[in-house]
Amino acid sequence: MRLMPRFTHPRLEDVPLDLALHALADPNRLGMVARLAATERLSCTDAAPCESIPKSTLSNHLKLLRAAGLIETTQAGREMINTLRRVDFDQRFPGLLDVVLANRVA
Amino acid sequence: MRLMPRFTHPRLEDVPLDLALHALADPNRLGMVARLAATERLSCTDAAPCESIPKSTLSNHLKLLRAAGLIETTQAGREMINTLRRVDFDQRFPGLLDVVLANRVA
DNA sequence: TCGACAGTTCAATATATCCGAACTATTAAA
DNA sequence: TTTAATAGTTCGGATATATTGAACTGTCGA
Repeated sequence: MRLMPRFTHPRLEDVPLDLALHALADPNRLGMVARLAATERLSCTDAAPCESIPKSTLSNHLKLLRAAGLIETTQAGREMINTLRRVDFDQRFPGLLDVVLANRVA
Repeated sequence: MRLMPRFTHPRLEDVPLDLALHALADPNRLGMVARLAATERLSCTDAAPCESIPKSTLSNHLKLLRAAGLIETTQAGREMINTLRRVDFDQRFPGLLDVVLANRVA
């Protein structure tokens, strides 16, 4: 009897642009996306934008990124491994992620 | 003695990416931006995304777009005329507006 | 000068976000 | 095998943000 989360990942065609932009419109989440873009696979805590962020807040951010089709989360032991859904996302919103990441920090 | 608004428009270098994305991450606001991108100059009511939107809500959306450096508002008689700050915005966030507009509807 | 019109501001309510505390699952140690 | 530690989720209350009706400012036309 499994009670722990089986993450749901939307089909990208069901993700509206607004939701995608909203997910990226937060420094913490965008920071996580940037890190994932550079690092392939990260546990939740490793994806965290800083040490001080509470676990529950981090979990919420990741849930939102999942809902926006930006990341995929799978369980591996007691860790949850997150990866960017780059191909899917780029196909749905061509150029968007590249432009946003390029405009970050810069 | 002027009591009515003298609109403040930020320098684009003071606009953080998050704020810009947040401004675009709303169907109503993005619709208005798209309309302004096609139409040059629009009064507030003409820029409205639909008939049914309340005036106060519309006013707030436009204030947010101003704060994000996306539009400039000037008074002309009793109307407020809005225009896209395309050059400024494109210089600050190269490619962003184009990509977002291209991904709208499409 | 009296309305009517275009839009803003205010204040109340609805909605979303944040975060501590309690919980679930998995692994490692005793 | 308990037991404890780790990795994360979920719940609920507090805080912040958005929405909107009502009252207001300022401009124009009759």
